[in-house]
Amino acid sequence: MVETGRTGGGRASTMKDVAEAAGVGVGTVSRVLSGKGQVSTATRERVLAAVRAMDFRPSALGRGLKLQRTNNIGLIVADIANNFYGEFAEGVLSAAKALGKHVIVCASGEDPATEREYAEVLLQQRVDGVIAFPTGHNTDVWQGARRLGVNMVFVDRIVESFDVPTLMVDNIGGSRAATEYLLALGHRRIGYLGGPQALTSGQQREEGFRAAHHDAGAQVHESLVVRTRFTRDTAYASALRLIHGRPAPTALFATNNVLGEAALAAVRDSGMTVPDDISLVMFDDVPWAGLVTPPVTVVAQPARRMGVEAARLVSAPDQPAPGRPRVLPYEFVIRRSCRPWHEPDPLPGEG
Amino acid sequence: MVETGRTGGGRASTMKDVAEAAGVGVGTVSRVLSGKGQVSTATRERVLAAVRAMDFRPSALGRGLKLQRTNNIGLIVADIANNFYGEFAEGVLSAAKALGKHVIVCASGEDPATEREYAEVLLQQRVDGVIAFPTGHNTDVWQGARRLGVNMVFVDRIVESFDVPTLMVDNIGGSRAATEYLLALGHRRIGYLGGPQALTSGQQREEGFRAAHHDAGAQVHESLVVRTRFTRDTAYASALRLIHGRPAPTALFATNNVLGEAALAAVRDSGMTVPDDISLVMFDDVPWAGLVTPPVTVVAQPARRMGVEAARLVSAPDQPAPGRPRVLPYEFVIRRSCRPWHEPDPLPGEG
DNA sequence: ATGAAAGCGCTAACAC
DNA sequence: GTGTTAGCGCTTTCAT
Repeated sequence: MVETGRTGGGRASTMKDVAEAAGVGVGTVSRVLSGKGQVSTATRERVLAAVRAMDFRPSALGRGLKLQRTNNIGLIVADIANNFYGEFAEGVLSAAKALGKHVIVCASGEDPATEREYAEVLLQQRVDGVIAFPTGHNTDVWQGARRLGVNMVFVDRIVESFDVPTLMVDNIGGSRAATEYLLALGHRRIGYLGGPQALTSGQQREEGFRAAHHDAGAQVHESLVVRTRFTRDTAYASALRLIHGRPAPTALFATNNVLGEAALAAVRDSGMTVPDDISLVMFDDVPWAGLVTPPVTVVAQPARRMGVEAARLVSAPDQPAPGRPRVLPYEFVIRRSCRPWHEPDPLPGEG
Repeated sequence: MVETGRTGGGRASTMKDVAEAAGVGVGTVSRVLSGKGQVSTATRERVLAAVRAMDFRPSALGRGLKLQRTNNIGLIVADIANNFYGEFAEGVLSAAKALGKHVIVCASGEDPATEREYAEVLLQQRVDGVIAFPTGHNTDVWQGARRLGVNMVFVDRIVESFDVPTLMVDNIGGSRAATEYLLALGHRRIGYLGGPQALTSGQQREEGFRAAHHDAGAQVHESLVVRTRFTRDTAYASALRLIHGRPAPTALFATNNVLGEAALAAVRDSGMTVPDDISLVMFDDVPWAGLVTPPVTVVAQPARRMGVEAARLVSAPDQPAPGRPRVLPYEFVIRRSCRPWHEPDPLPGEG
């Protein structure tokens, strides 16, 4: 006979139930389960038996309420479907598991209002800590969180007005390496496709781009510096604009994988070829970077490792004083999306 | 007496605090915040003012304990860094937000022991529901969860022994469409690179593959049917084996994006070209599918929509009786990874 | 309209 | 060793 699927809601058994079944007090059950305190072997056996028999699972709610600690942490990323955040989240999840923590994941879409909403939710959930890629707004809520003793770790962006342990890759270095590479190849009209300047990572990547030019005695063409939002459509439109800008860029530097994807698509749709017509370098070593033709040269961020690190940091009993952000190394992966460029004869470009 | 300033120890204000500050009872505060019951405008104002002043955020713990409902749901995917699960999770997150639910995300890595561990955790967290891509094991825990009134939704796999609302794409149809396409192109030695047969989706995709052959009066070459785990290394090895199998396949059907990636890499590393030497079709319309050269023909799953659907299902006050799984439509996206095949020599056909 | 009080399930301090 | 008990923060009667 098949048992009916309809179950309005059986009640979870409680410690009291177990205690009664085992003929002991609730305190004893608690002691057995937590392993703290002394319990005679005989009673322990009886309690354990009852626990198994009743399929007892201690309530994290009761426990959390009493202990004022939940072992839950919040994670706020921009877009969990983006491979970078996916890898990062993977790292967080796996480190959290090892630490006995559980992760409430939220996607802000880079929207401050959404971020605020999630911050409130996480605070109500009384998470022990939160890892966030902050939008830069809502500092009041984050301030409050901090004051309440919620451990926080910011990733990728520095929020000015107050100190929170922050984690990022060497954005300046990575950006500089990519730009120097292009410069060394002879490129002098490099298009910069970047994200919103409000984000620290964006600022730093632009800084590296400019620093490399400066050091090489090269000039940044301001008309080739484009900043855009991370949505596919706007990124694509910006990439198109950049490609057909003046002076015509001979290389493109996209500062993340969404932008890189847009750049690649825009180049192709314009009937051009990488790297023959235009060279391409981007941030983020996503799976497709090595799969497309030609494979794309990238500044790889240790996404997964960043996640692991963030989870550890946020779980550290004594969060380190913030001060300067913890910087992780990038890796510059040279593939085949760039080629040397020599200015053709003093003929004007296509006119 | 009241100590402030020490970061790391702030105490969240409680309803009692608010009540005292506003000179009312806790019950009144609760009524104001929940909007149920009658409260005079004057008191409401006073309470609200106190709430703002104290930066009060009601504890989800106390609330959950009392209400026996948390508004939290658990999500167990195999690998959050895999774009398919990432898109799915995005859908879950966004639907959950609209429903006022929060999501605890877990990655099982397809490992039954890990799945079990996470199931226990979620049950202890007293989640209202869980969405899972079940491994097929641990039915006892899931049974128990169901009995406790935890809403459940399984995705992609049917777990035999008991009924749970299940969501999947039309695996058989998708697989059949892909195979028929290849068959219509003239291919008669199609390599099948599939996942573990323990998973329903795997079985169904294989079923569609075979059904298409059967209907076309074509023969499945058993030596070209390879099942492998979803890890990069094993997938790659299997793909290599398949490509160099006998009879030599003229086309490859990979049943998910990891397998497809492995297949593509293996083909290239073998010095062959898609589609000239070998045609390729795969499940999952990941970003790179349209970006590589040639762009890959795929059976697209509505990943995000599946996530949305799953979140709605798991939050439905009256979960629908399971019965047959809810099947979502696939989309067959033809790109340029396949070309017609004509046997060079007159081989015995199938009439 | 509002205050008082009883728990929800758990831990820890305190008795014995 | 083990039972008892006082909350943790909240919602919800039940009085008033």
